[in-house]
Amino acid sequence: MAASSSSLARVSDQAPSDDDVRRAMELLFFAYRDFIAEPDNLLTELEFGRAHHRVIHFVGRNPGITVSELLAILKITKQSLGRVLGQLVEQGVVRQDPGARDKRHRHLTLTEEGRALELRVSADQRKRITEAFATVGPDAVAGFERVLRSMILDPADLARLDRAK
Amino acid sequence: MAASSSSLARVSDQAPSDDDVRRAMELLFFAYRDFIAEPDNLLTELEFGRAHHRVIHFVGRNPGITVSELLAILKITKQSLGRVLGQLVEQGVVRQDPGARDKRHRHLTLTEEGRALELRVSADQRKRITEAFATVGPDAVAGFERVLRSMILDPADLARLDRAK
DNA sequence: GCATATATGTCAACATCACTGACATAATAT
DNA sequence: ATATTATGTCAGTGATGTTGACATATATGC
Repeated sequence: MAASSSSLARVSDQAPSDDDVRRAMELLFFAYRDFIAEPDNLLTELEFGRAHHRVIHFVGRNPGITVSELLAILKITKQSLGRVLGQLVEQGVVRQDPGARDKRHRHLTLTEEGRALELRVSADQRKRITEAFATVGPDAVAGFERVLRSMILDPADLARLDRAK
Repeated sequence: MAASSSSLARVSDQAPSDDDVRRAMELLFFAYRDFIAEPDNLLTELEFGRAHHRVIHFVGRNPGITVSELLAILKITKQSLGRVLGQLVEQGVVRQDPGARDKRHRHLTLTEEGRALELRVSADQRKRITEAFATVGPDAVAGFERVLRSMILDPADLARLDRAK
């Protein structure tokens, strides 16, 4: 049975108990905490923080993304983004290019150095996900994805996930 | 088919592509960001923050927990915990009682007011999880749990999840 | 009983990352 | 010509975390 180590999944249409729900909350807390711990440590050594990590990830995933698009993804203020983005540009990790059509836009891409840093920073997370997926098998992975997708509020975020598919 | 909206799950033993792995990372980021957004907003109005939320949750889930046990769960310094815990005690949300066996221990419990606050703060998250679970069905929930469990590093955290089961 | 270890608290200084508010500039749109 | 958009910037603030040092009460081992 697929749910051998699980008690969150109730049979058929039975609703999860209050305890199940709260355990799911803790599950997310522990998993997410551990998921970001390694990159956090690595980046601290490099004088960067978690905010830099997120920018590096999303610029890497969306080469040529504009500042306002990045703000929509991160859902932080431009002042907060401006600080980390400025540091990343200064350190030669991210490059800014004015748009051809609309010169107000700043299109962001990772430099060669930035791509190398991204690989280094994401190595642990990629390894952990790959191993976790291999351990649990494709059916569990499909369930993981369906639950998380149904927890995402903004349809635009789901579209962003699908775009790169 | 269960995996209709999914492409993270590969058939049989095929390894996930680099793109799959990075999409899983984003999935976690978006889902977690949205998951904590509502309690964050609510608590901001009440002059509390995310750290208070976590303390309220884990004290609520583990009545009589000691400070050092709570530190082990949260993996923060006692100075950081001390500040929020002091505020919560001062506001009458958390109660501290010296241990009977070992009087050095401070056993933490939610006051009546604290339990009411916990219910209020967790309402949105419990609703969202309950709905997500209902939407995707028990098999997907089992997969969700298996993946997250396999991403948790500390066996003690897994034991904590199982204890309340 | 004395020495040591444990559980907790506290003071001080600091970094990161978020926020609000206000204003500036350049470019595009109407 | 004016308004809107995309971006940047300055100034101040708050929450959350850190390190380091020290204090206190209690428990434990010899």
